[in-house]
Amino acid sequence: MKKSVKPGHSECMGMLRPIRDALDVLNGKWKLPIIVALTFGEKRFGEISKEVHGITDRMLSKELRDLEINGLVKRTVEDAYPVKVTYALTPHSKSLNEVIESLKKWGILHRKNILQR
Amino acid sequence: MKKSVKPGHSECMGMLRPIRDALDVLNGKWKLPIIVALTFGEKRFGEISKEVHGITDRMLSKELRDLEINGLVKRTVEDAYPVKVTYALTPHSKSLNEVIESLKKWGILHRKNILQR
DNA sequence: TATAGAACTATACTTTATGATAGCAAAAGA
DNA sequence: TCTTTTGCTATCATAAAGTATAGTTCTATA
Repeated sequence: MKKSVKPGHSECMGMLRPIRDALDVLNGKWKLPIIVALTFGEKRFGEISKEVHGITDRMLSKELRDLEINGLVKRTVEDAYPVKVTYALTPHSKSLNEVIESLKKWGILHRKNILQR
Repeated sequence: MKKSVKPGHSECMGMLRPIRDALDVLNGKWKLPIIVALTFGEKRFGEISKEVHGITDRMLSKELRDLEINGLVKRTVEDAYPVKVTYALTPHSKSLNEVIESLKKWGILHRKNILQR
């Protein structure tokens, strides 16, 4: 009769809190895709809109605002003919690289895994 | 006048699809936390409930079902007094380690980053 | 027989998230 | 002046996520 090892709160807490913190900011259908789109360089509203297929103006606008508030995106207005607004990643959002890479890898793996059934 | 490098669809597609695939399965407030709770070994319904603070029975039940359907959790019924049901990670969900680790790291970083303002 | 613990399920909501559609401001240029 | 382009915002509608609370089933045991 072996006693299995099942750590309680204390042990998980160290993981759970940061993960929730991260999810609070990144959760949703669009935030990560938007960040990915900006990975290859700053882009304008319309460009992101085309890149992130399926997103509506309303959502894009809202998500960009959220991301800006959280310091993940920097918004710059250039006062030219048709107003030019560009969005770029911040150093902080660049630190998401590892998250994005691992998520991408896993996404590929998961698709394979599902097709095999 | 330099021409900035702004790849279009083609270049992002390789990243965006897998990331969406991953998000489709992992999105939401509870899935990752539940998986984390199971990282330290199989657990029973009630144990997960205590570990993942704040989740209701209904949500936990639903999320576990979703995770099972997606092959991320294995449910085992032991026919004992008070029925004993245990949930455990599958090899597939274990491949999420890297995602979880990087998310955790980033969560910590993000919290620091915010407090500094 | 009554009770208790484990794991859910049922019902009824409330709150967010996401969508669809239309409209607005500013300013160059026809 | 009218049109066009860009980057939004407003409004309304629906779907999905999440919450609260109570009830059900099964069976060992008091």
